[in-house]
Formats: sequence, structure tokens, C-alpha cells
Amino acid sequence: MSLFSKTCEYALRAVFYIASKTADGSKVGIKEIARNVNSPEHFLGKILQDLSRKGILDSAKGPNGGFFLHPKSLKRPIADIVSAVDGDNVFTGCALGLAHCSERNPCPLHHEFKKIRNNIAKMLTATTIGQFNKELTLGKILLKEV
Amino acid sequence: MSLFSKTCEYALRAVFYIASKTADGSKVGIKEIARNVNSPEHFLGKILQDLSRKGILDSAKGPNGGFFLHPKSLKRPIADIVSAVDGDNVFTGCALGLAHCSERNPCPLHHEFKKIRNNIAKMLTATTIGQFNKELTLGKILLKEV
DNA sequence: ATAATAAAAGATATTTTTGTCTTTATTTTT
DNA sequence: AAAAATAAAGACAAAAATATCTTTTATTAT
Ligand code: FES
Ligand code: FES
Repeated sequence: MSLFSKTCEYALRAVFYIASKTADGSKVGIKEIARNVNSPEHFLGKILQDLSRKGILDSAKGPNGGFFLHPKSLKRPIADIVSAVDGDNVFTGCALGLAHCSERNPCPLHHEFKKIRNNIAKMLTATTIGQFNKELTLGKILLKEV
Repeated sequence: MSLFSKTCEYALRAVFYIASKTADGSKVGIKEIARNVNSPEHFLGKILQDLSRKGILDSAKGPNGGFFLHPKSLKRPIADIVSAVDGDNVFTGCALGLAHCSERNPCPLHHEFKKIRNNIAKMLTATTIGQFNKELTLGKILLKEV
């Protein structure tokens, strides 16, 4: 498996893209986003609509409309996106799928897994949505295969 | 999401259970396994048949038959189970779902994620199937909710 | 006002994952 | 040889995730 659902992967790639394209206050359309993060347009549309409802990004209809991020939003951790899309399983779930990860009734992998899960959480809360804008603009990092 | 598919979670829990019950050379039936790792019997049956075909565990039909593990198998890393069931995405996959995680064309999360993925791989190759037998027998760790 | 643009929403479809039920094959015990 | 036990296999079903297509609503520009 992967750390994130496919939906969440799309969401993260798209939000990174939007961040790097709208830091100057402009907007970007779903077609362009979908093309540049290599995701199905309408499916991604729903994902972004959902994130918009949840206040993670903003959108405007009509000509010159599109999705965009307020400067303030660029400071948010990507953990916000992950939990909005995938819930909190990645932050609190048991490695072996037990209903409640617990210190008192641990599964065999609990003690080792706990550390890994903490590292994941640390990474997701420490990295912000806007943190890669420069590198993305420079093409030093990518959101889709070349 | 979770680190492993549900199928893989069932597999790991079941193999741990089988390990702890057959270290003495006896065998254990699918009904008992399913009950003790809280998984759907027939579904788990297929999973174990598959692992059996792949040589990770063994089985015997007929009265007093069941699933069991050779002492040698107890030394194998649980990474073998994970890759047999879920493939190698957890060991090599990109955090953002790009087709090829790459050092030359990294995604935004690559550098941080690489470390985490290495820790996961390290844990999965370092822990063996039989390593928890004693604790399981003592009830200090669990394979299903109490 | 009208037309054009773009997101939002709705309906439907496909694929993958997860789960159930039934039958068959193999082995052991009697 | 017959009966019982047990895994293996096959067919089918339900649920969840992923994807597509169409219609509606809001906004802007003319
Ligand atoms: S109980 Fe399984 S990871 Fe904590
Ligand atoms: S390219 Fe994404 S994790 Fe390596």
C-alpha cells in the first residue's frame, strides 16, 4: 500500500501546483491543474471542491475564475490536506489494523511502528503548502512524470 | 490510508498467530485462526493459500491438518509477507504517487519521505515472523481487540 | 441583456478491494 | 472401504475507491 489514498495524492499534487501558481494572487483553472499533476479532470474537480468547502483553498466561478490559495493558506501544514482527505488513520491508526492502537494492549508492531508514525506526523505538520513554490517554479522538483 | 492493505493486515496477524501456535510442530485450523485474529474465515483462507503457494507457510489437509510454519520460516522477515501480499510499493513507491520515485526527478516530499520509507523497510526486514511468539503466548501483545 | 467562461453539482460507470457461499480434493481415522 | 475432517478452489456478491459525462449555477465581459 501507499501512505496516502490516490485521492489524497491527487489533492496534494494539485494543492502544491495551485500554491506555486497563485502566490501572486492569480487563479488557475481545473483543466490546467489536472494536466500538470496528471490526474483525471472531473475527479480532481470534486476533490478540490471538497477542499474548498473545508476552507483549505478558494475558488471563483466565471471568466478568469479558478482555484487559488490565500497567502495565509500557504503557511498551513500539508497534514491539513491529508486529514481532510484521508482522515486521521495515518496519524493514529494501528499498523496491523486493530480498531484502537493502544499502549496498554499493543499489537506486535506497536512499539516500532509508533516511532515511524510519529516521524510521518512530524513531516506532515512541519512541511507547509507553500514551502516548495520556488523549487517548483525552477523545475527542481516535479508533480508529474516527465 | 494505512501502511498495509486490509488483506496484508489479515495476513500478518494470521501468520503471527500461526507462528505462536505451531512452534512446537502442531498445526492450527483456519477457523481457529480466523477467530483469533478477527478476520473473515474464507477470505483469510485464500490469503493463506496464497502464502502457502509462495512458500511462506505450509498446510496439510485432512484430520489434524491445518496451517503451520517450519522452524526455519520463523526466522524470515515479515517484509516477505508484506511484499507477497502488497507488492513492493511500500518499499519503493513515491509518496505522491508518481510512477517512479527518483532521485533525479524528485517530488516535493521525496527527500523527507525517503528517510521514512527506509525506516519502514528497516523495521520490516529486521522483525521476524517468530519474534513475538513468547509475548503472544503470555498475552502481552494482541492480534485482536479484547 | 446576452454570451462566454469556469466551478459546482448530479448522475452514472468502472475497477479494485473485500467478503460469502458452495463444491472439490486430500488425508486420516475407523 | 467408508466416513469424517480439513484445506483448496471456484463462483458469486457487496462495498469502496476511482473515473466519466452531463447539467446547473455563478461570474464576467461584451
Ligand atoms: S496497537 Fe498496533 S500500532 Fe499500536
Ligand atoms: S519522487 Fe516522490 S517520494 Fe521519491
